[in-house]
Amino acid sequence: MNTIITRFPPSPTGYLHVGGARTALFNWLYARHMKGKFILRIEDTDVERSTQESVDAIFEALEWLGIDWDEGPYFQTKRFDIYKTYIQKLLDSGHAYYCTCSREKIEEMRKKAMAVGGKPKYDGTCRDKGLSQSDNAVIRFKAPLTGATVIEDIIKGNIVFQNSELDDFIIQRSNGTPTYNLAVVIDDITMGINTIIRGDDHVNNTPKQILLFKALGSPLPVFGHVPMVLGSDRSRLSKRHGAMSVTAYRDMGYLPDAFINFLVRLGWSYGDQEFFTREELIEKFTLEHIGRSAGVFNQEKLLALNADHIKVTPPTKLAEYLIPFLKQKGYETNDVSYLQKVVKTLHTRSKTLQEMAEGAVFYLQDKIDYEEKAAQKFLIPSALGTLNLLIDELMQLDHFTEKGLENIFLKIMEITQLKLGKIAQPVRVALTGKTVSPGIFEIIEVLGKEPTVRRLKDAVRFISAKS
RNA sequence: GGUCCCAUCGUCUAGUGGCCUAGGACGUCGGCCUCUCACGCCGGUAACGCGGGUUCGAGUCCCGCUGGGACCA
Repeated sequence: MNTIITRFPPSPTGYLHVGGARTALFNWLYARHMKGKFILRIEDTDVERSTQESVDAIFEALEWLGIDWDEGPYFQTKRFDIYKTYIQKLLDSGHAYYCTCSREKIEEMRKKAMAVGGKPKYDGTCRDKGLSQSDNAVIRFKAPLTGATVIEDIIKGNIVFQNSELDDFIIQRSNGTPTYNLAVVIDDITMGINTIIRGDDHVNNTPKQILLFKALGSPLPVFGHVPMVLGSDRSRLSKRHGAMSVTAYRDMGYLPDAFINFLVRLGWSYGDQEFFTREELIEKFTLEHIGRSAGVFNQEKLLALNADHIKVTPPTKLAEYLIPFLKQKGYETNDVSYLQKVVKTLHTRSKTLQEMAEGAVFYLQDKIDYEEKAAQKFLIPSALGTLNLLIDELMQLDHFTEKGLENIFLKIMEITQLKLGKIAQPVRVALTGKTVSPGIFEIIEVLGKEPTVRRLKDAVRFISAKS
């Protein structure tokens, strides 16, 4: 078996969206699985719409996803010379010809054909004229008139196109630039691409490309057209379906591994397995289990998967991931060893890093902001007794262990004749400002003696001041 | 309009002629656990679009219809 060479060829006309990310991922995974090569190519021939910002955005997204490439990035705009030489070859071998039909004439041709219910295709006026280069001439590919072109698609099976449906498509515009299909084929040939996995919005282009490969005497790559990713209304994904940019998911606090896990399962399966680490994906991903029907991007499942990945990610790693999210909330810290402890109390109750950061805020505050309702309900005079008792007990305790803390609470329960639930809530509010938080013992242990006592005293003062 | 693709629970999917009284996951509903919230655990809900064939037997193969999608205009 030859080395598998795949590619991802985005157009830099916007951010990397979910669908694009998935095709990139499929190509990358397959290359990695087969110990092959993955090439990045920027299809920027549409100068009008291509921007440097988009190029950067694509790099940024791929980097976040952990999709790296072995070759490239190649830029099509820097390869015009190559396209020219191949176009010349096509001209020389009689597979292409100059055409001087005016735009108006073509338009008229189309209308006429449509009127009769026919296909709006070029009628071949210049096909056999043997025209040579001239100012406004385009170059057309001389497509076969009869027969059929078949895509041997590894995902969809054989797809047959009657050549009579195809026309002599343009391969070079009158301004000398190559057209999409031409550039793609030349790139794929010169880059040695032998496996093309792309969205099935490209199937209709494929017969033209196959014809080009054949005309140039190049072996055909393996084609695999993956179904589209659809929005919740089953239509093509677009802005109105919410966040489509890959980096938006990064900013919302998704883990890259969770995101790729989700993406890959949208269209690919491995029996009943839902959860995959990156390594497992590389080990298990093949083209065999890619489905044929389009799938809906389901945010909720992504969220659940993210939660699962958070649960198994080592605390040190999560701590590092968390830093930028905390910073964004105004809490600068690089204390990974502290954050690690914080994270351990939060990782089963956070579905995203964003959520985790929100939950971590109270650990980093010097002065707790009490949520109004929480304070109203729990920071009341009747809580003073337990709060003071707890302060006294904690002051006497040197080592904060879960066991030691538990004993203290048991003791207070006995003295006050209150259930733990009654005691825990005021303490929780005193310590976190909220009614919802990790377990009381965990919090105290992470916070440590001095901060805990200080917060309890603050609460006592707060209650006293109020009443 | 033409060409092409697709069709299993609400969603992602398993299923490659008998193992399917259709499995898993997310969601949802109920319960257990419990210092709050989660986590975890247990249980319920819910699908083979329709119609014809082929076959002893079809979710699985063939045809038609319907529905969805893509591309070209």
